[in-house]
Amino acid sequence: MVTMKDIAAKACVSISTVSLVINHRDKGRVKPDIAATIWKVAEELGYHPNAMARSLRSGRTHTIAFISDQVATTPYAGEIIHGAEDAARQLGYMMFIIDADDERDISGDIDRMLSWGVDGYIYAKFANRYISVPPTLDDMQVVVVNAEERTVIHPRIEPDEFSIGYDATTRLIHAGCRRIAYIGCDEPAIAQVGRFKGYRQALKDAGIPFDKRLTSRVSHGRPALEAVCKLLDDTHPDGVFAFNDARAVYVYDYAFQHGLTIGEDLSVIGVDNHEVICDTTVPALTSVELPHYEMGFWGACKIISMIEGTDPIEQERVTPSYNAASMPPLDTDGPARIHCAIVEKESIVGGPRTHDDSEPAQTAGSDANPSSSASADGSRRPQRR
Amino acid sequence: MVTMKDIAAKACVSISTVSLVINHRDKGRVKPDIAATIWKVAEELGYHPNAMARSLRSGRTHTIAFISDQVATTPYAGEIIHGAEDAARQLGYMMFIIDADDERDISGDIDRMLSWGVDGYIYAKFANRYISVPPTLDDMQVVVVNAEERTVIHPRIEPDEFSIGYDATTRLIHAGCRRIAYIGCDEPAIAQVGRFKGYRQALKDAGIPFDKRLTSRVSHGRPALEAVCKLLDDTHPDGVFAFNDARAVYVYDYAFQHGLTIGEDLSVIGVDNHEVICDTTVPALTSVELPHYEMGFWGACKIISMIEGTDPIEQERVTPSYNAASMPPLDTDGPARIHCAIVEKESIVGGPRTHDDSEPAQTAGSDANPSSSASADGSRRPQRR
DNA sequence: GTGAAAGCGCTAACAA
DNA sequence: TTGTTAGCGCTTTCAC
Repeated sequence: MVTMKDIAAKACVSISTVSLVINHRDKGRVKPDIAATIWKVAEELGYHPNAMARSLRSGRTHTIAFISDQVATTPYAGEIIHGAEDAARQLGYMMFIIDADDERDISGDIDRMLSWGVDGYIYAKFANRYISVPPTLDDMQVVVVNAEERTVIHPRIEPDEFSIGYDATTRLIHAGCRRIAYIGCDEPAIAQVGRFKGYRQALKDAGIPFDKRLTSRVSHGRPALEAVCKLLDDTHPDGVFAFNDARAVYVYDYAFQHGLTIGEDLSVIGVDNHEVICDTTVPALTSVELPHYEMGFWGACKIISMIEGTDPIEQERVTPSYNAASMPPLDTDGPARIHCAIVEKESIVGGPRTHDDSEPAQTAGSDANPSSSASADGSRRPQRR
Repeated sequence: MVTMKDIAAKACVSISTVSLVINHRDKGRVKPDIAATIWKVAEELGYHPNAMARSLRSGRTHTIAFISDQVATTPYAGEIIHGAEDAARQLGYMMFIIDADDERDISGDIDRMLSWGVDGYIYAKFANRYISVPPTLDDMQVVVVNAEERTVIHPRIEPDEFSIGYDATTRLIHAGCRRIAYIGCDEPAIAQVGRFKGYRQALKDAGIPFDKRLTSRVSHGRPALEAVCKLLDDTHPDGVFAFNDARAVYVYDYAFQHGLTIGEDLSVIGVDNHEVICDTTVPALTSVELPHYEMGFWGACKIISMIEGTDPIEQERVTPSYNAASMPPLDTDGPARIHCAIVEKESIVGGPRTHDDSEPAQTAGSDANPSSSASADGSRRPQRR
C-alpha cells in the first residue's frame, strides 16, 4: 500500500506537506512546483488515500447503511436501492446494504454498523407498510422510505397513494368512462386505503355515483381470475382501475376470452408500471408508476442533509438520473409525499394522452407537490435487453 | 463514542487488558473476575469496538464491494444481492453496493473502494452476459457472477444454460409431448445459445427430429404475440418451451383466444419462475428457476475464501437460506455452473410431477453437479404479500 | 512555506 | 497476570 510517507520520501518533503497538497489545502502555503511534484509522485505510485485512517481522525465515515426487508423478493427493490446509491455516490458516500428479513434478528448487523460508525441509516420497505425502527437506532440519524412508523419519529417519504387512485380514475373519466370498476387488493394495506379513497373522490368530483358492485378485492391465481370475470360479467364496466398491474392482467384474460379488445371496448389502468407486464400485455397496459428510484434518491439526500446540516439538492450538488421535477423538497413538515405519474400506453380508449392536454388532477386533501407526467411514449426507465 | 480507554478507566485496568478481554484473548492471561468486570462495564457503557481503528491496524476491512449494472432494472437483482449479502453477513463481512451503469464511468467508484481498502469484489450481471472487469481491479480479488469475461481471468459462476433447455424439453417429453415448440429470444445472448442447444439435444436423445418450423425468436409486444400465434396456428405443437416466462405469456393469450386450456390441451414451460407471471397465469406456469440467490451466495463465499485462504462452506461457517444442495463447490476448475430446478405448477399436461418420479436429466457435455429439484408445490422463494 | 509532533482507537510485542 | 509502548495512515496545530 502506498502511503503519504512514501510520497514524502520520494518527493523529498515532509508528510504534512503531502497532506496539505493532497487535500487541496496548499493554496499559498506550498510552492506550486512542489505541489506539482507531489501530485506527480502520487500519480506514479498509484496513491490512494486511506479512508480508514482519515475516518479515524475525523470521526466521519462517509458511509450510510441501507436497511431493508425484501431486498430479495420484490421487483422494485432495485429501483429504491439504485436511487439511494445514486445520490449517495454523487455526494461522496458509500452505501452498505443490509437485508432485514422480518424474521431475522438484525441487532447483530446494527452492532456492526455502530462499530463501523456509519453516518446515517435509511430504513426502507418495498411496499408502503407500517414498520418500527429498532430502538437501538434511536439516537442515530434515520430516514424511513416507503413506509410509515406507528409512532412517527423519523423523517420519511412515501407515495401519494390518494392521488394515484384519484388520477387513475380521473384519467378513465376523461376517456369517457362512466362505469368504472375498482379491482382492489384483499389485504388492508396503506396503499389500498389511499388508492380506494382517491377512486371514490374522483368519482364524486365527476358527479358519478359510487357503486359497490363495481368493486372487488382479490388476491391472485384462479380465484382472482374468477372474481374478476364475475365482476365484469355482472356489471359490464367501461373502465377498470386495478390496484396493481398484476390484478389488471385478469381483465386482459377476460377480454381475450370474450373477444373484447382492451383500449377499444374497455379501458384499463393499473399501478406499478411493472416492466414484465407492460412488456407482455397487448395492447400495452397504461399504468401509474411508483417512483421508487426517486424515493430512494430522496432518502439518501435527506439522510445526508441531516448528517451534514446542509441541503444537497438546494445546493445542486446532486442530480437524479430522471424525473427530477417530482422530487419533493427535503424540508417538508411531516412526511414527504411523492406524486406518481401515469405512464401512457394503449389500454385506454382514445389512445395515449399527450402531455399537453393532461392536467394532473389537483388532489383534494393531499399535499402533493406539482406533478410531472412521464412522456406519453412510456416509461422513463432504462430499457432492459 | 465509548472507547477502550473509557472502559479501562472505569474498570481500573489498562487499555491492553481491555483489548485482550474484548478480543477473547484473555484465556489464562487475565483474571476471570477482572474480565467479567470489563465485560460488565463495556455493556453498561454501550461499547462498540471501532472497526475503523481495528482495520487501520490489521489492514483488513472485512468489507466487500458488490459491483453491478442494472441493480435497478431487473426483478432478479434483489436475489443475487440478497444471496451475496446473506453469505457476507454470516461470515462477518459487510457489503457495499455500487451501481455500474453501462454508460457511467465507475473509475471514481473504484478509486473510492481502493481508498476504503475493500477486501474483495463481486462483479455481477443480471443476465448472463459478456463483461470486462476494469483493469484497475487487476491485482485485486475479484469474482464474476452470472457473466462471462471475453478473456477469462477471474473465478466465476453462471447458470447451466444447456441443462435448462435440456431439462425443460425433457420434462415436456415425459409429459407426452412430441411436437415441442421453442419460443426463443431475438438476441444472441449466452443464455439463448445454451438453452437452444439443450432443447435440441433433448429432442435428439428422445429420438424426436428437430423441426425448424417449430421454433421462433421473438421480442415483446404485439409483434411477439403475432409471431407466437402464427407459430401455434401453423404447427399446432403439443408443448412449448419458452426462453422465459414473459415469452410464455403469449401462449396463454393464444389459448384464451382459442378456447384452449393450458395444462390440458397444451403444455407450456418457461424460464425465470417470474413471480408476477406465476402469480397471474391461470393455470399457473411451470418454470425453470434461475438460482440467483445461490449465485450471489456462492460469489460471496468464493471471494471470502480467496481473501481468507479457507473454504467457509466446507468449514460450515455459513448456511444458505434455501436450496443448499445446488451450491457448487468453491474450488471447481473453470467456471462453476449451477443447475436450475424446474418449479412445477399447472401448465404441463398431467399436472405437477412429484419429486419422487423425476430424475433430473443428466446433461450430456455439461459439468453440472447433481441437481436438486424444488418442491412440487411451487417456488422456494419467500412469498410476497 | 515547510516540518515536527501529537493523537484518532486499537493491537501486539515486550516488560514487569 | 497486567501494564507500557510503538505504530497503523492521516490531519492539524504550532514552531521554525
